[in-house]
Amino acid sequence: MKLEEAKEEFIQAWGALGSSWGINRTMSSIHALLMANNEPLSTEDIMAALQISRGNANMNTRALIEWGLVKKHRIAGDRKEFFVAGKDVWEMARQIAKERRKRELNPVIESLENLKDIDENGEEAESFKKRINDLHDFTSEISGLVDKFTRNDRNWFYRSLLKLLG
Amino acid sequence: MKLEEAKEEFIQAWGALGSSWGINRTMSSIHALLMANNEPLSTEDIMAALQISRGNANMNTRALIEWGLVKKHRIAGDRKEFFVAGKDVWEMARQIAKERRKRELNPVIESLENLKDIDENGEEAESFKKRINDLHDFTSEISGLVDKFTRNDRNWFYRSLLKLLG
DNA sequence: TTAAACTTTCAATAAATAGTGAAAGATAAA
DNA sequence: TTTATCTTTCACTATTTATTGAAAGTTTAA
Repeated sequence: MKLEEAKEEFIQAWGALGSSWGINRTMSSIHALLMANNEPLSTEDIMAALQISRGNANMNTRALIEWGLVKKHRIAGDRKEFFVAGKDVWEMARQIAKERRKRELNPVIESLENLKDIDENGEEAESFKKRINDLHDFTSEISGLVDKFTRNDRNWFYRSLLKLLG
Repeated sequence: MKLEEAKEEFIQAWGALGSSWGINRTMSSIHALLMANNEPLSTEDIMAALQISRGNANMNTRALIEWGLVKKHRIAGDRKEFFVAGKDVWEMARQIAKERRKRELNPVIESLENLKDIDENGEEAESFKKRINDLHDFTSEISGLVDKFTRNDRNWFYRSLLKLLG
């Protein structure tokens, strides 16, 4: 297989993975494009490679920077901004986990906390309360675990995991 | 807070969580509705509770059954089908992990395997190969870990995890 | 300063996804 | 069988989400 062909297929596959994870296709395609290229790319490079508009390229590079997956890179003597993807797979996984915890896990935990104070006492209410409690305990433990993972705190990660899995 | 109010908020929150995970809002709302109710509900109950059409209710209950999150339930003397959500949070997590591994992780691993045979040798090609390799190793390890988790095989899960985290 | 080079914003538009409901397909009691 | 009850399908419509591109905003070299 040729390198260029492989790059295209990689961009394709990574884009598809992203969209099944609630990340838009362009964002993960840009990420893949930058991972596939060692040299920093400019907005124009990205526009040309993925055939997308300036606005779209701009929005999604900025989203990638917010997620901590991509960094801006200045090249001496050039006024353009260039972009590079982080190279370490583990670091990438940590950033993604961190961001998703913040955006998705935390809000649901908050919701579940609110739902805890139900002032009814029938059998149905009690069983609902129990389920909410189970879910809350579970999501909180997972959240804690993810937090330790993102901090790369192995010692506490293990302790937390052992506690969680019993 | 009243029980009915809490149920509604729960359905809301769970639906939102689902949609940020690439699961459609209705599917996760139905799941939440069934979790919030101990008694089996019929398609008509679901239609009424969530104000959705028969077709939609049918498609999404079937999706939930495919995911292993909901089971059909027959009530003696009634020809309708009823639905109940599993009650164990861990079991639920395992089913979700299992399904997502199959749908998302496996295809990307396959893709990465295909990309391994690049017959070019420049510096750029080598660095691309390395990244693909790193990603492949990482995703494969994660996949194996998830597999052990879904099989509830704690012993192997720990070994696998320790190996992965070094 | 000023003006060229670049980045960002956002209203309009396009594309993708989800939902509807009526009709066709099953199933099982009579 | 036949028929009433329930389930599934699918072409159409509605809703949501992503993308465009031109205009406004910002930065920096001269």
